[in-house]
Amino acid sequence: MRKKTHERTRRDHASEVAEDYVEAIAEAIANNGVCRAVDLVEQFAVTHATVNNTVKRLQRDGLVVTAPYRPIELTTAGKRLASRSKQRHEIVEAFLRKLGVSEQTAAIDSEGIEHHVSKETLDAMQSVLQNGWPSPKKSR
Amino acid sequence: MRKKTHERTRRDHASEVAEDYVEAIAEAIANNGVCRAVDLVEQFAVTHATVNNTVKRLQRDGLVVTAPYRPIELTTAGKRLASRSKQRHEIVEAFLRKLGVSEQTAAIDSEGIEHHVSKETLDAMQSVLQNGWPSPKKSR
DNA sequence: CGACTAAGTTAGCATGGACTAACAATATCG
DNA sequence: CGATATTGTTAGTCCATGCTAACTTAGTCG
Repeated sequence: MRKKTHERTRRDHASEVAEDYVEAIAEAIANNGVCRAVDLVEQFAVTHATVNNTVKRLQRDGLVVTAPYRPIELTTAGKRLASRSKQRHEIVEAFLRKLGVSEQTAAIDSEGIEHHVSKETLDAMQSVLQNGWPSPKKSR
Repeated sequence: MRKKTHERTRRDHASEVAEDYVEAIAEAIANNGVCRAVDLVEQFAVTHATVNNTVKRLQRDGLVVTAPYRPIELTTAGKRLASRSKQRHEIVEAFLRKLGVSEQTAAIDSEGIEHHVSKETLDAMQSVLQNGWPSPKKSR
């Protein structure tokens, strides 16, 4: 928490939600062929109204398209964002598992963490997954 | 991002900000003896007005006390929260460094991550710091 | 077909967190 | 002391995210 690092706060938080949504939409489409608002209602445990609001924002921002009473689809940008998010999520989760964290905790924590890891950190995690822990094995 | 994990979203975000603030307040007090609103303005790169708002909320929530034109002080609860946050922050940051992440990135990422690591994950990180990486050293 | 249910929409509201602009108090210095 | 600079406060605005309540549309089934 050094100086000036918080210009992001607001915009960041918004895009976190966007990422969570597109990720969930992509997942629903993968699982069910389509994504209905109802799927998101379940996923995020919010009301229909809230999903509607959020989806509208996503549409405004060019991540999804949907018409009244039609399923929700991802734009190219939305798909890109979703797959990036998913990948990040998976790396973080697998890393936590490798760290020895329980499956359940890894699932929960990775959700929170995925939005805050930089490319550099992500690469470091991925390298661990591929090549094992970094050099100096302190113990013994 | 499995089901029902997002009841938290809203309340969480608020308490993240609270944690950042009490941490910064504790730091300012440690460094300068007192914490003035101005210190927080700098730290978070927001306006006076925003700091005022936030500090009021913190006061409402029993984390700080302050009177008009007086410095900001932490309540017992505020101090507790600050030290817990600081500790968490330090563990995450040190862990990232040990992972091989640059100082700069570790500083930035740990800010974001610290609010999302569970006790279990934190313990795992701390264990790495103390005892080295977990057992199966894959490589070679 | 018509009734019912499920799904989606709209309107209106609250709260957090941000802003600008204008004002007020305090501190400092000539 | 008084002008100025620093610090703090207040008022009013905006947007994201949530809500409830009331409504409409679509889909299903007897």
